[in-house]
Amino acid sequence: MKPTVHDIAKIAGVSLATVDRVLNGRPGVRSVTRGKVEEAIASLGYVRDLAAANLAKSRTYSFVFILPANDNSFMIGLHEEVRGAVARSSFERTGIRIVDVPPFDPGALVAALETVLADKPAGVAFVAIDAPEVRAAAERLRQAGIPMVTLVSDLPDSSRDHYAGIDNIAAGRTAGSLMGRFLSGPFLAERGATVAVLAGSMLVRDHRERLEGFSTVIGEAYPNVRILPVLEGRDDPALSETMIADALRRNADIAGIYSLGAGNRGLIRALQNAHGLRRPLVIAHELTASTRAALSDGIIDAVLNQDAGHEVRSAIRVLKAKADGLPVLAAQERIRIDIFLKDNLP
Amino acid sequence: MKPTVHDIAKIAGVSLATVDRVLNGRPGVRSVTRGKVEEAIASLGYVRDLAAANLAKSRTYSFVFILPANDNSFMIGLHEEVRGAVARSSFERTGIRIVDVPPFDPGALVAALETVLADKPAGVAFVAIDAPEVRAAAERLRQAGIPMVTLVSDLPDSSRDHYAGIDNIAAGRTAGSLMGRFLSGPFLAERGATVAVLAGSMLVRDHRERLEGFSTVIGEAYPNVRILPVLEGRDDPALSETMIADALRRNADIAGIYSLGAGNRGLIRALQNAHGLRRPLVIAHELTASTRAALSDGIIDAVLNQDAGHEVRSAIRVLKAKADGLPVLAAQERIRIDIFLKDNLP
DNA sequence: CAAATTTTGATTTACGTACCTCAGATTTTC
DNA sequence: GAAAATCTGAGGTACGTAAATCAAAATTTG
Repeated sequence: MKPTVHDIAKIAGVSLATVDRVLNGRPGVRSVTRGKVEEAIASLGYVRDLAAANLAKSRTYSFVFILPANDNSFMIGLHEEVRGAVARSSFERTGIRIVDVPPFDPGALVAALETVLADKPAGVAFVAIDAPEVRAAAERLRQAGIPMVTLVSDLPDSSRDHYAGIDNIAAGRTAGSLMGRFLSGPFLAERGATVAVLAGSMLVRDHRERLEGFSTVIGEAYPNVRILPVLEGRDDPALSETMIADALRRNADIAGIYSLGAGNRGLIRALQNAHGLRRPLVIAHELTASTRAALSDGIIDAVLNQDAGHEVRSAIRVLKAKADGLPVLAAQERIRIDIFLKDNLP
Repeated sequence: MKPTVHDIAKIAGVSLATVDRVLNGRPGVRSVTRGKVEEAIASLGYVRDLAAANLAKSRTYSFVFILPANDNSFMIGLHEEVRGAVARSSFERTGIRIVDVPPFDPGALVAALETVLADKPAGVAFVAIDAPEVRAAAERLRQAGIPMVTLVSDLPDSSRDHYAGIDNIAAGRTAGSLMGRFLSGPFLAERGATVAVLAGSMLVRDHRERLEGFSTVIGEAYPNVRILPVLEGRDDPALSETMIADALRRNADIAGIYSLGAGNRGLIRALQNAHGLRRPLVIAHELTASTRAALSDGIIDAVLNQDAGHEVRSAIRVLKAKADGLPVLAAQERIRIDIFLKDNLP
């Protein structure tokens, strides 16, 4: 049988109240007595029954998710996943609140973090913007002892407890490697190949990192591949469509396109309308309805994906663990870079 | 506030005891009264607090994992993951027992299932062998109301509740697609290419399915690729090494190797010793210490992987849900086909 | 040394559910 | 209409922990 607080009290020769004081760090225990109790705890290998403790406290973990009110499919999907978690929250003793902020706006994010700080939740998850003022706001949350998880986009060298998202440098490298290998046949051997890169914005850290990884691999392993100057489509379908259509018109020899941001609907439209040209090899990010269709139609060749559902569930697990001071299972919380070809679509 | 049994009793105008009888399906309630209670439950949207219920029952979920005592890295890793779950089990109100059976032995598996049936656990997970007698044994477990999850290898059209493993046909297709694309450059265009397939045994369902998927894609999309007769290495490193070495010696034009089973240490040794030949393109399954090293050394080009940790945790979650009659989150329990290149190694 | 303070013990209630007993009410059976 | 069977209510205890109260003991302070 698992040892209980009663067993500790018996072994340590103290009362239940004293055991409780030690266990919950309450004052009023001499250090000698505290020592005896801690010894008993150690010798019995006691671990507090969290379910019973939460029941007694009638505790619910109150978490806040701060999400950018972006309208691309990925962010919409992320929202949905969080709402799904909200729906399940009554079963899981969690109370999750969603706070929407305007996208790409450090000031708004900081303001949201400050508001959140005021009502002291048991944990906060947010899609970070890599800016000093955000880092400072995060530090204030840490000071207040509020566990923090960054979601999708990280805030490195900050006081966040955990990052629930993919390694974007590795994602870029993977894209580069696939691009290089897939191109090796039809183009490279003869005369080299030209590749276009479509990003959302070079101000966003994940996009910068993906480009960095991509360029590194191409530079190291596929020197015959030339990367055109990055097109910044601001994750906007219409703008992206124009830019890609233009690029294809001007550079008839584009052999590959790496779309490392969102707004892929525009990219797909541009590709569908580019008649008469040899279809370029396309690698994009995030499996959405449109990229999925394009993948099975052969318009896109590979999609790198991060599973928003996994990210949200992982963030919640981690916040819970941090709130309880428990360790996290690193392997379970690692967010994979999913690679989808038309052959392994889920 | 979440409604409790007390609220139901008040609304339905009955006593707590009666509510309890209805909730737990105990006898001694007239159908009229039962109706009133059920109505109250529905109108309040009551959901039983599982944590409190389990506490009151001082319940622990007793699960049994039946695992083949195979000595390849993947199975060893699977064992370790289950042992990890055993270590965590005291926190999770689970009691997990591991039963080892000889590999590839339907009789032994059936015997193990029968033994398990005798002590009526709350759930069973096992690595299935696709044989009629196993299917029959599974049916007996289902009759006894014991939830069942197949692990890694499925038992389709049987009474198992869930399969915690990858779609092996899709895995084979993915391998075929990668093989076709990766080969397209250096070989295909000119004169076609020859590909060798190394399997464990064609008697095992997952191996058959992987081959099926692989062959289909190659046949459909890469008609210039010729697949040599399958080599069956029985997942044995030594045997696999000999077979691959022989094949390479006899067919100097082997451009690719798909290793769809275990025993990859032998394959890697054979490749390392094949001096003077053009290195074939190699796609293998399962990320282990040796395939990992080979991947980063460039001996293997891609590894398809199933995450044993995820499979084990998923099996436990599903068994728990089934034991409680709760729904499972399909998206969370889908086991991905991980694709690793040297660029996205975790 | 008395008073004030700190430490400790004993006991109780609570969380939400399960499960038990016993008595009283209602219905069914003969 | 009495006996038997079935249904229902009231109340309690338990699970393991949290948290509170109050009194007694030990220690420190003046």
